[in-house]
Amino acid sequence: MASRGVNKVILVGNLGNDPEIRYMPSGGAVANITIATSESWRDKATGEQREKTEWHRVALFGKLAEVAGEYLRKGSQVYIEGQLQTRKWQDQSGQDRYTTEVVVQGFNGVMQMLGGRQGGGQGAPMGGQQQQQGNWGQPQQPAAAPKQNFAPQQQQQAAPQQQAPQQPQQQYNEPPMDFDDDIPF
Amino acid sequence: MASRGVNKVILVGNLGNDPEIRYMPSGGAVANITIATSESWRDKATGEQREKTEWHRVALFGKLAEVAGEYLRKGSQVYIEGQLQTRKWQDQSGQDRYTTEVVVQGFNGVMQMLGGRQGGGQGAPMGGQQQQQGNWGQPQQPAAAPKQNFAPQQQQQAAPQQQAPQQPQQQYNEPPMDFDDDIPF
Amino acid sequence: MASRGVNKVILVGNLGNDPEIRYMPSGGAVANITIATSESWRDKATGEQREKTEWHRVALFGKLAEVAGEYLRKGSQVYIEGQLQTRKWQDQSGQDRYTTEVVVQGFNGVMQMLGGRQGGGQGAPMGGQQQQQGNWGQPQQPAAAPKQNFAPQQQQQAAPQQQAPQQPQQQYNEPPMDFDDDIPF
Amino acid sequence: MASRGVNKVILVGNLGNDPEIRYMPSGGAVANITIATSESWRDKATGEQREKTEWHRVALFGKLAEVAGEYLRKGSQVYIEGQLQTRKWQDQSGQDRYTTEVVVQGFNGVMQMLGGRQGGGQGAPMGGQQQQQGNWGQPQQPAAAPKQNFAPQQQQQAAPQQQAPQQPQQQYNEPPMDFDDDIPF
DNA sequence: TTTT
DNA sequence: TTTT
Repeated sequence: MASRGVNKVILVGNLGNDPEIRYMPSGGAVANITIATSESWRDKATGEQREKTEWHRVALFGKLAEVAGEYLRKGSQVYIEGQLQTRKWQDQSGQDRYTTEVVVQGFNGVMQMLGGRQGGGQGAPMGGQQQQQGNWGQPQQPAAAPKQNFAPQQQQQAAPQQQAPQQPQQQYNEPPMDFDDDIPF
Repeated sequence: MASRGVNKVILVGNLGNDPEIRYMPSGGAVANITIATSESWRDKATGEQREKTEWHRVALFGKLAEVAGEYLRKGSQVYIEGQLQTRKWQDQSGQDRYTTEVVVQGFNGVMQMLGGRQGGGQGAPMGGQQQQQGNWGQPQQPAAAPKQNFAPQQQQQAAPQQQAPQQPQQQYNEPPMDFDDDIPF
Repeated sequence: MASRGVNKVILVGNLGNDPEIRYMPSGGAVANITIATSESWRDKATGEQREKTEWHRVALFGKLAEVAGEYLRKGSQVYIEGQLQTRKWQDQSGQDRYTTEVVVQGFNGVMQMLGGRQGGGQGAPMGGQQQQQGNWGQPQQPAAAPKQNFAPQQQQQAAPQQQAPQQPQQQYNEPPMDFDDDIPF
Repeated sequence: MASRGVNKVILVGNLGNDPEIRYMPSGGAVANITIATSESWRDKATGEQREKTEWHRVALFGKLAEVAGEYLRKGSQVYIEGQLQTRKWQDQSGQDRYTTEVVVQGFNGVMQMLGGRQGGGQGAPMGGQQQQQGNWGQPQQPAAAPKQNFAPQQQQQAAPQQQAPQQPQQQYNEPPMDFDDDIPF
């Protein structure tokens, strides 16, 4: 609750994919999203326009995770305020690996959908579309397998994630998920 | 120069070690520091006070790197404003690895020393002490081997880091360095 | 150029009106916009939903002012990063008054249009519409009287605003503009 | 509780005076402080070094106000995170006036003392000194007239400030206070 | 004055 | 993978 120092990340960018929603044993939701930010500049040497995209791994917890799961979609533009967190995990060979994420949680976390009518009131169901005005989806049913448990696979240390809510960060142990492509983490 | 989105990190914390300064082939300085931020809370289950420290890897470039090298020391408190950047490297076994850092560079980067008279005027030499009022050192000579070259080891692709200054991020290739203590990366 | 301390404001909100563009004697552009942010909550006493809107006075300078004048319109959603600045002026009775603004200028200033295709490429002229997809206008001609001079009225102290560009803030002297309604400043 | 938009201010600077603490009818504490941030640059025309100081009016509420009253002193360096708020009041002649402040309150508000051991543990009493290592005072008794009531003067509209805690901003009515020196408001 |  |  108290903190020594400041650990704050602010992002505005677009989702590279639909959010992935999971539920912790406690029932709390976790949403994982990836957000792109980019910079462009003119290369002084070649004179050509160049662009570099940075991909950010973001984890939202609790109510914000649910909102993300319901309203955000691939391409959605979003404002995120969270904190940096590096978590340790073991790869297949048992070697320590570290993954840094932006954790959006509790009172310090902010998630604001940008750029459109706020998913509000217009009633019309989404019908499978992927993108729409303001570029987020309609409220979505938790879909597929709701409340599926968080499944720590090779690491069997259940206790630690049974964390009481007063912890500053509800941690979770899992290897970084599989991504189907060359996302650099 | 132009950017699409916002990628901003703000940290206030203390250095876990003295800065490590290097120089790129271009002569530009790079300072690597690690900054601790922490949170404490009362564990509702056990009733005891708990604390969690997060370590942040920060890379400063150019003038700010020089200032960091001269004035910051282990324990120094600092305000940092930079951006998140994940860079790819290969470990000993040739496997891809990713490291996320806070890059402080150019016009968007800010580094402010906190907690003391600003390295200014009081004249008295430091005499080897590690920490002092305001907890940063006196201006330090680049020491040891100044202007030592940045040494990309297994990767021999010099050209890319010959980047013109107009690039948003001067990149550099190196495995994460060794730390002599329990900083988890 | 150097700074002691941090002075940063971050806003995401919608414009209450079209930007007002002026030009300083130097030819530099200044755009004044007002941005709304709001909070809503359930009143515990009455049980009803309540909302409070905060209006922010923002001044953009230079290139960002030009971009604002061209692309932003009443209702546009925008991300702003600037600094707080309070300037002193005299009201009709000669009494000192102070107005606080968010100044967006130079390398520390950021303005990002949110929520739509970035004014780019689709070619179709705007045809007098006030709002469109993504809610900003097409590039607009400086309209009316371009390059009209900044006209300090009752205060005739031209020299101070002849400021060299290396000043951290190009100041300008003018009474707060007339607003046609109850904007609270 | 919910918010549309982002309204965030981040300051790092030094207090121009000791905090002024008051108590609202509800018993909640309010601390008013002024924080200086400054920028310096070399005047290109004259070649001389110049400096400009910006003064920020900050109001802290609740627990943070109490901490501010106990530990902060004139000269203390502090990190502040709050939101911009402009409040209306009437001057002696009944004219509407507006004052913009940085409000630090609730879950979004942050106040971090910088630059010293955190009031903790070193035991040695302060002995009336005003400033010390790390530049903040020892815990201070609320002094003088604790729990003195907030005194709305010309405005007698008690009810509105009887606000339930779920309101985003506990407002208070008062003219800006007198400062004994050259702080420009 | 915006927006939802 | 996004977006312009």
